[in-house]
Amino acid sequence: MENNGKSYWLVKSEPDTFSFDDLVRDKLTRWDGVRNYQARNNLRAMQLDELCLFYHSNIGLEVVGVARVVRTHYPDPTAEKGDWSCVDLAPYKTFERPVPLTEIKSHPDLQNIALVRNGRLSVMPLTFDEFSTLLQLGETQL
DNA sequence: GCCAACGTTGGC
DNA sequence: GCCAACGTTGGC
Repeated sequence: MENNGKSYWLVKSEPDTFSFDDLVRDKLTRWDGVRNYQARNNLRAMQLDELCLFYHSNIGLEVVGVARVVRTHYPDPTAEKGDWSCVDLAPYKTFERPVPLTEIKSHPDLQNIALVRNGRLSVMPLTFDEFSTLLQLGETQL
């Protein structure tokens, strides 16, 4: 895998609401309901076919897989008011080994990601190196 | 269940 | 435009 100019992302979901397995089962999901401007702007920056790591918050607390952007941003139909956006995601790869938050927090190359720095942001960018490091920790190749 | 961190709201 | 109050997120 090489750095090809694409951006990389990480999205959070509570697995009792919507887990990575749910995404695998459904084959596609609308990533809606985001009501935070920074997260929304990140959604709007996603390009077709870019990859998102999928993190389970609250329960699990681990990165479990990779999703792919299959439709770029469009108005969030669940928003009754306000200027909100969503994208469509499809499953891309399940991690061979989930990567726990504790490991991310203690990894020297992952100290700058928002998961560590700002625990509340639900859609965040990753650098190519961060993305690659997490894949490696997940013992997963694309 | 608690609470820290963060974002939003609304009075001034 | 400031800031206190409030609500939400999410790790612990």
